Amino acid sequence: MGLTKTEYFTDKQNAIATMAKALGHPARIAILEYLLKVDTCICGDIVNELPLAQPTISQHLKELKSAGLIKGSVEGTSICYCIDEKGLEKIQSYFANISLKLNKKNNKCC
Amino acid sequence: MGLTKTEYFTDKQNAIATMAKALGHPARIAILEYLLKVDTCICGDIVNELPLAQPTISQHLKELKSAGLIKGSVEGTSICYCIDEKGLEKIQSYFANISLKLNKKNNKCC
DNA sequence: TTTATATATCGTAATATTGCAATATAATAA
DNA sequence: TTATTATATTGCAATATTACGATATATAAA
Repeated sequence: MGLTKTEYFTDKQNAIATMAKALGHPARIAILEYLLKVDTCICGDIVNELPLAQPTISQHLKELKSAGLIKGSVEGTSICYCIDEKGLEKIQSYFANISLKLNKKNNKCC
Repeated sequence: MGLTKTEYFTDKQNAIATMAKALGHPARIAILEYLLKVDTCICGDIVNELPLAQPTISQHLKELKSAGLIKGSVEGTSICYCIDEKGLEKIQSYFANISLKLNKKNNKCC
Protein backbone atom coordinates (compact mmCIF):
# COMPACT_ATOMS: atom_id res chain seq x y z
CA MET A 1 0.00 0.00 0.00
CA GLY A 2 1.29 3.48 0.88
CA LEU A 3 -1.52 4.68 -1.31
CA THR A 4 -4.17 7.02 0.07
CA LYS A 5 -7.69 5.83 -0.73
CA THR A 6 -9.01 9.17 -1.91
CA GLU A 7 -12.00 7.58 -3.66
CA TYR A 8 -13.55 6.87 -0.28
CA PHE A 9 -13.79 10.52 0.66
CA THR A 10 -15.58 13.60 -0.58
CA ASP A 11 -13.98 16.05 -2.97
CA LYS A 12 -13.95 18.68 -0.30
CA GLN A 13 -12.29 16.41 2.22
CA ASN A 14 -9.66 15.51 -0.35
CA ALA A 15 -9.16 19.15 -1.29
CA ILE A 16 -8.60 20.26 2.30
CA ALA A 17 -6.33 17.30 2.95
CA THR A 18 -4.28 18.16 -0.13
CA MET A 19 -3.76 21.72 1.04
CA ALA A 20 -3.01 20.66 4.61
CA LYS A 21 -0.56 18.10 3.32
CA ALA A 22 1.21 20.75 1.26
CA LEU A 23 1.63 22.77 4.44
CA GLY A 24 2.75 19.71 6.36
CA HIS A 25 6.43 20.47 6.02
CA PRO A 26 8.33 23.18 7.89
CA ALA A 27 10.19 24.28 4.76
CA ARG A 28 6.90 24.97 3.03
CA ILE A 29 5.59 26.85 6.05
CA ALA A 30 8.83 28.86 5.99
CA ILE A 31 8.36 29.60 2.29
CA LEU A 32 4.81 30.76 2.91
CA GLU A 33 5.93 33.01 5.75
CA TYR A 34 8.76 34.41 3.69
CA LEU A 35 6.43 35.21 0.82
CA LEU A 36 4.18 36.91 3.31
CA LYS A 37 7.02 38.90 4.85
CA VAL A 38 8.60 40.37 1.75
CA ASP A 39 6.79 43.22 0.17
CA THR A 40 7.85 42.61 -3.37
CA CYS A 41 7.24 39.30 -5.04
CA ILE A 42 9.98 36.81 -4.65
CA CYS A 43 12.06 34.80 -7.04
CA GLY A 44 15.07 32.68 -6.32
CA ASP A 45 16.21 34.32 -3.12
CA ILE A 46 14.07 31.82 -1.27
CA VAL A 47 17.02 29.56 -2.00
CA ASN A 48 19.27 31.98 -0.11
CA GLU A 49 16.76 32.28 2.68
CA LEU A 50 16.44 28.57 3.44
CA PRO A 51 19.20 26.09 4.27
CA LEU A 52 18.15 23.64 1.59
CA ALA A 53 19.55 22.96 -1.84
CA GLN A 54 18.03 24.58 -4.91
CA PRO A 55 16.41 21.42 -6.30
CA THR A 56 14.81 20.79 -2.93
CA ILE A 57 13.36 24.30 -2.78
CA SER A 58 12.15 23.96 -6.33
CA GLN A 59 10.35 20.77 -5.39
CA HIS A 60 8.71 22.36 -2.36
CA LEU A 61 7.59 25.32 -4.48
CA LYS A 62 6.08 22.91 -6.97
CA GLU A 63 4.05 21.24 -4.26
CA LEU A 64 2.78 24.51 -2.85
CA LYS A 65 1.88 25.59 -6.36
CA SER A 66 0.05 22.41 -7.29
CA ALA A 67 -1.90 22.67 -4.04
CA GLY A 68 -3.01 26.15 -5.12
CA LEU A 69 -1.29 27.93 -2.27
CA ILE A 70 1.21 29.94 -4.28
CA LYS A 71 1.46 31.25 -7.83
CA GLY A 72 4.50 31.71 -10.03
CA SER A 73 5.02 33.78 -13.13
CA VAL A 74 8.04 34.05 -15.38
CA GLU A 75 9.90 37.31 -15.00
CA GLY A 76 12.85 37.35 -17.32
CA THR A 77 15.39 34.81 -16.22
CA SER A 78 13.80 34.35 -12.86
CA ILE A 79 10.36 33.38 -11.63
CA CYS A 80 8.19 35.49 -9.41
CA TYR A 81 6.41 33.48 -6.78
CA CYS A 82 3.70 34.82 -4.56
CA ILE A 83 0.93 33.66 -2.30
CA ASP A 84 -2.27 32.54 -3.97
CA GLU A 85 -4.88 34.30 -1.89
CA LYS A 86 -7.69 32.08 -3.10
CA GLY A 87 -6.08 28.90 -1.83
CA LEU A 88 -5.19 30.42 1.49
CA GLU A 89 -8.67 31.81 1.86
CA LYS A 90 -10.07 28.31 1.39
CA ILE A 91 -8.05 26.70 4.12
CA GLN A 92 -8.46 29.67 6.43
CA SER A 93 -12.23 29.68 6.12
CA TYR A 94 -12.34 25.92 6.58
CA PHE A 95 -10.69 26.14 9.96
CA ALA A 96 -12.64 29.23 10.91
CA ASN A 97 -15.81 27.27 10.24
CA ILE A 98 -14.60 24.31 12.28
CA SER A 99 -13.84 26.62 15.20
CA LEU A 100 -17.23 28.21 14.89
CA LYS A 101 -19.02 24.88 15.01
CA LEU A 102 -16.85 23.78 17.88
CA ASN A 103 -17.75 26.83 19.93
CA LYS A 104 -21.43 26.40 19.18
CA LYS A 105 -21.60 22.87 20.43
CA ASN A 106 -19.73 23.61 23.64
CA ASN A 107 -18.13 20.20 23.53
CA LYS A 108 -17.57 18.98 27.01
CA CYS A 109 -16.29 15.45 26.97
CA CYS A 110 -13.19 13.38 27.72
CA MET B 1 17.21 11.19 3.02
CA GLY B 2 13.42 11.04 3.24
CA LEU B 3 14.08 12.81 6.50
CA THR B 4 12.66 16.26 7.18
CA LYS B 5 15.33 18.66 8.41
CA THR B 6 13.32 20.07 11.29
CA GLU B 7 16.41 21.50 12.97
CA TYR B 8 16.61 24.17 10.29
CA PHE B 9 13.25 25.65 11.18
CA THR B 10 11.69 27.39 14.15
CA ASP B 11 9.66 25.54 16.76
CA LYS B 12 6.55 27.33 15.66
CA GLN B 13 7.08 26.44 12.03
CA ASN B 14 7.60 22.83 12.98
CA ALA B 15 4.55 22.85 15.24
CA ILE B 16 2.27 24.21 12.53
CA ALA B 17 3.72 21.83 9.98
CA THR B 18 3.11 18.90 12.32
CA MET B 19 -0.54 19.82 12.74
CA ALA B 20 -1.01 20.47 9.04
CA LYS B 21 0.62 17.16 8.24
CA ALA B 22 -1.74 15.36 10.60
CA LEU B 23 -4.63 16.90 8.67
CA GLY B 24 -3.02 16.05 5.36
CA HIS B 25 -5.02 12.89 4.85
CA PRO B 26 -8.71 12.71 3.88
CA ALA B 27 -9.42 10.00 6.43
CA ARG B 28 -8.17 12.24 9.21
CA ILE B 29 -10.22 15.15 7.89
CA ALA B 30 -13.21 12.82 7.83
CA ILE B 31 -12.54 11.77 11.42
CA LEU B 32 -12.33 15.39 12.51
CA GLU B 33 -15.58 16.21 10.76
CA TYR B 34 -17.29 13.19 12.25
CA LEU B 35 -16.17 14.12 15.74
CA LEU B 36 -17.52 17.58 15.07
CA LYS B 37 -20.83 16.28 13.77
CA VAL B 38 -21.79 13.89 16.54
CA ASP B 39 -23.04 15.43 19.70
CA THR B 40 -21.82 12.81 22.06
CA CYS B 41 -18.19 11.86 22.20
CA ILE B 42 -17.24 9.07 19.92
CA CYS B 43 -15.59 5.74 20.46
CA GLY B 44 -15.16 2.93 17.98
CA ASP B 45 -18.03 3.72 15.69
CA ILE B 46 -15.62 5.77 13.65
CA VAL B 47 -14.62 2.36 12.34
CA ASN B 48 -18.19 1.82 11.12
CA GLU B 49 -18.31 5.30 9.68
CA LEU B 50 -15.21 5.03 7.50
CA PRO B 51 -14.40 2.40 4.87
CA LEU B 52 -11.05 1.55 6.36
CA ALA B 53 -9.95 -1.35 8.53
CA GLN B 54 -9.83 -0.99 12.28
CA PRO B 55 -6.04 -0.96 12.58
CA THR B 56 -5.88 1.76 9.95
CA ILE B 57 -8.38 3.93 11.81
CA SER B 58 -6.53 3.33 15.04
CA GLN B 59 -3.35 4.53 13.40
CA HIS B 60 -5.00 7.68 12.05
CA LEU B 61 -6.46 8.41 15.48
CA LYS B 62 -3.01 8.05 16.98
CA GLU B 63 -1.59 10.59 14.58
CA LEU B 64 -4.35 13.10 15.24
CA LYS B 65 -3.84 12.59 18.95
CA SER B 66 -0.08 13.00 18.90
CA ALA B 67 -0.53 16.18 16.87
CA GLY B 68 -2.76 17.50 19.65
CA LEU B 69 -5.87 17.69 17.49
CA ILE B 70 -7.98 15.13 19.34
CA LYS B 71 -8.13 13.68 22.83
CA GLY B 72 -9.06 10.21 23.95
CA SER B 73 -10.11 8.89 27.33
CA VAL B 74 -10.84 5.34 28.39
CA GLU B 75 -14.51 4.67 28.94
CA GLY B 76 -14.95 1.08 30.03
CA THR B 77 -14.12 -1.23 27.18
CA SER B 78 -14.15 1.53 24.62
CA ILE B 79 -12.33 4.83 24.23
CA CYS B 80 -14.00 8.17 23.94
CA TYR B 81 -12.35 10.39 21.39
CA CYS B 82 -13.12 14.04 20.93
CA ILE B 83 -11.69 17.15 19.39
CA ASP B 84 -8.94 18.91 21.27
CA GLU B 85 -10.07 22.50 21.11
CA LYS B 86 -6.64 23.87 22.02
CA GLY B 87 -4.94 22.29 19.04
CA LEU B 88 -7.62 23.34 16.63
CA GLU B 89 -7.56 26.84 18.02
CA LYS B 90 -3.83 27.01 17.30
CA ILE B 91 -4.08 26.08 13.65
CA GLN B 92 -7.20 28.17 13.16
CA SER B 93 -5.61 31.29 14.57
CA TYR B 94 -2.46 30.70 12.57
CA PHE B 95 -4.35 30.80 9.30
CA ALA B 96 -6.54 33.65 10.46
CA ASN B 97 -3.38 35.63 11.14
CA ILE B 98 -1.92 34.77 7.74
CA SER B 99 -5.12 35.95 6.08
CA LEU B 100 -5.07 39.14 8.07
CA LYS B 101 -1.52 39.94 7.05
CA LEU B 102 -2.31 39.07 3.49
CA ASN B 103 -5.21 41.48 3.36
CA LYS B 104 -3.17 44.22 4.95
CA LYS B 105 -0.43 44.10 2.40
CA ASN B 106 -2.79 44.04 -0.58
CA ASN B 107 -0.41 41.79 -2.46
CA LYS B 108 -0.68 42.50 -6.13
CA CYS B 109 1.90 40.56 -8.05
CA CYS B 110 2.30 37.72 -10.52
C1' DT C 1 26.77 32.67 -31.23
C1' DT C 2 28.66 32.04 -26.64
C1' DT C 3 28.25 32.76 -21.80
C1' DA C 4 26.03 33.48 -17.60
C1' DT C 5 22.09 33.14 -14.60
C1' DA C 6 17.81 31.16 -12.80
C1' DT C 7 14.99 27.43 -12.35
C1' DA C 8 13.30 22.79 -13.37
C1' DT C 9 13.84 17.92 -14.00
C1' DC C 10 16.07 13.39 -13.53
C1' DG C 11 17.90 9.81 -10.96
C1' DT C 12 18.64 7.85 -6.75
C1' DA C 13 19.29 6.74 -1.74
C1' DA C 14 17.24 7.04 2.74
C1' DT C 15 13.26 7.26 5.16
C1' DA C 16 8.18 7.79 5.97
C1' DT C 17 3.38 6.73 5.12
C1' DT C 18 -0.60 3.91 4.11
C1' DG C 19 -3.23 -0.04 4.75
C1' DC C 20 -4.29 -4.43 6.52
C1' DA C 21 -4.06 -9.30 8.50
C1' DA C 22 -2.74 -11.27 12.53
C1' DT C 23 -2.21 -10.81 17.10
C1' DA C 24 -1.94 -8.65 21.64
C1' DT C 25 -4.02 -6.12 25.37
C1' DA C 26 -7.42 -4.59 28.52
C1' DA C 27 -11.91 -4.15 30.42
C1' DT C 28 -16.41 -5.93 31.15
C1' DA C 29 -19.91 -9.81 31.11
C1' DA C 30 -21.25 -14.45 31.84
C1' DT D 1 -12.45 -18.48 35.23
C1' DT D 2 -13.80 -18.01 30.41
C1' DA D 3 -15.85 -15.50 26.93
C1' DT D 4 -16.73 -11.20 24.60
C1' DT D 5 -15.91 -6.69 23.06
C1' DA D 6 -13.06 -2.65 21.96
C1' DT D 7 -8.85 -0.95 20.82
C1' DA D 8 -3.84 -1.07 20.11
C1' DT D 9 0.35 -3.05 18.34
C1' DT D 10 3.22 -5.78 15.26
C1' DG D 11 4.90 -6.97 10.91
C1' DC D 12 4.97 -6.34 6.31
C1' DA D 13 4.28 -4.95 1.33
C1' DA D 14 3.37 -1.13 -1.68
C1' DT D 15 3.99 3.41 -2.38
C1' DA D 16 5.26 8.30 -1.23
C1' DT D 17 8.31 11.82 0.49
C1' DT D 18 12.62 14.18 1.30
C1' DA D 19 16.91 15.69 -0.15
C1' DC D 20 20.47 16.47 -3.32
C1' DG D 21 24.03 15.94 -7.21
C1' DA D 22 23.98 16.07 -11.93
C1' DT D 23 21.99 17.77 -15.72
C1' DA D 24 18.60 20.04 -18.70
C1' DT D 25 16.16 24.13 -20.12
C1' DA D 26 15.23 28.80 -20.97
C1' DT D 27 16.06 33.62 -20.91
C1' DA D 28 19.13 37.55 -21.03
C1' DA D 29 23.70 39.54 -21.69
C1' DA D 30 28.03 39.89 -24.08
